[in-house]
Amino acid sequence: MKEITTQQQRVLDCIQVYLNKTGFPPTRADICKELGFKSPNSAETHLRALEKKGFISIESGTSRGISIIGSSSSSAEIQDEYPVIGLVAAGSPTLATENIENKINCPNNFFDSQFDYFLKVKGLSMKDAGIMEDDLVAVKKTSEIKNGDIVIARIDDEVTIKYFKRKSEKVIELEAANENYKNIIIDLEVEDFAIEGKSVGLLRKN
Amino acid sequence: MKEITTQQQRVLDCIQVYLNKTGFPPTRADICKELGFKSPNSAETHLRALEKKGFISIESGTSRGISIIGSSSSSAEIQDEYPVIGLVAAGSPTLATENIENKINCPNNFFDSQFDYFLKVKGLSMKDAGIMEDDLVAVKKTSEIKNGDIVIARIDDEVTIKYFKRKSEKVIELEAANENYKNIIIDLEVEDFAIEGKSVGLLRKN
DNA sequence: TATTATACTGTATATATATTCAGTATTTAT
DNA sequence: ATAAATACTGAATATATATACAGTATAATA
Repeated sequence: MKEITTQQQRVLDCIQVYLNKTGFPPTRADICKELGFKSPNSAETHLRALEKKGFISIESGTSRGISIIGSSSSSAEIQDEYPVIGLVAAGSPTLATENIENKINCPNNFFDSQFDYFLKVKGLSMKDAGIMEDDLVAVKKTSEIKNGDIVIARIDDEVTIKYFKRKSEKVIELEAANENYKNIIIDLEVEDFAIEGKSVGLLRKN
Repeated sequence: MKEITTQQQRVLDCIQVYLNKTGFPPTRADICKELGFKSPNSAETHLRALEKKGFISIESGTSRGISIIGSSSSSAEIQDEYPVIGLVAAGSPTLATENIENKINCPNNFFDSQFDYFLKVKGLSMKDAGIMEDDLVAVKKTSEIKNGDIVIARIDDEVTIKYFKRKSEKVIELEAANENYKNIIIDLEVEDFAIEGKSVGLLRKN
């Protein structure tokens, strides 16, 4: 990244301020108005210089097609909005609006693996795994499960969070992490069973 | 904020995705292209509906003059870098470079209260409180402590995480959440004791 | 039952906007 | 000493874009 001149810095700042204020980039005319230039070409040449030096990128033929390079939105770390879904006694934890309790912003690389939503835990069946009531489990929608993974599973209409253990080709055991809870044995030939996803992390607000 | 329809949600998502990708909002035509509409008026009417319902604002007569209301850029949500400090057997968890294991980016309003650093937990003394080995406890540096708070306390050179319980004017009990650990009784007149901070949240990566 | 909201296609157009060309002047490298 | 970069004004223009108008159709509401 080459050196930036005072005027070019003013133009760059102007773009950032305009973006913060309006939510979209300025036109050449907007920059002129803001900085007191009398010709749109003044802004144009500064923009081209900033582009050449790698501070911004300009989408050709596109109105307001300016984006600041290395700005938070364009950097590798992306801030995303994740829904918080209540673990309802019956019914799948779908991403439908009616199941979304609220939303949480966090970086999409926050946990070691990508994830799809937060599940708000009810009950203490995974207490010994350090998962308490109202904890938010980061759930990745996947069916790639290993023994010992903490899975979100659905049996008929009941959704539950348990340790996964494959007993045989057709039998799975869902293991609670609490001596007061019974393990669940599932015969895949008999029961309506599905893996909704697995836990890749946990968040607790207290 | 009124109800949003499925199609309006798709348009809203489309705007957000376009913004993330390009750094500036889409035109009516861009939205059509993205969602398969054949008339710019399809996008227009959805935009007007979204505006009426308060999801976006539209700057009249302005190209790409769309901004999402309550979006991260316009809101006060700031992304910050927080150090992860190892809970060392001896010595205070200071913010000195040598104690910082790594850093984590997260919004500064991520937990219900502001916090200063993440403490990486060693041992299982707070197991029954759902705090496991290697969990990251969000610590707020404060001495405003209520009974029942989870505190990071220092006794002589030993740092520990426990429940706080004031027994009398000069006596404090630090309570473990694990039957295998003994509680600690502290006589403030005798012992070198300090509160480093309290837990305001927890983060687990697995 | 009439009305409003939703959900589109299709055409047209005023204008918002990028961008080029023609100049002038100063400063900085080669 | 000459070229290149910076820093502008001023005018012209092709086109990108918002937006209105004319329809069609379905579902929800009063």
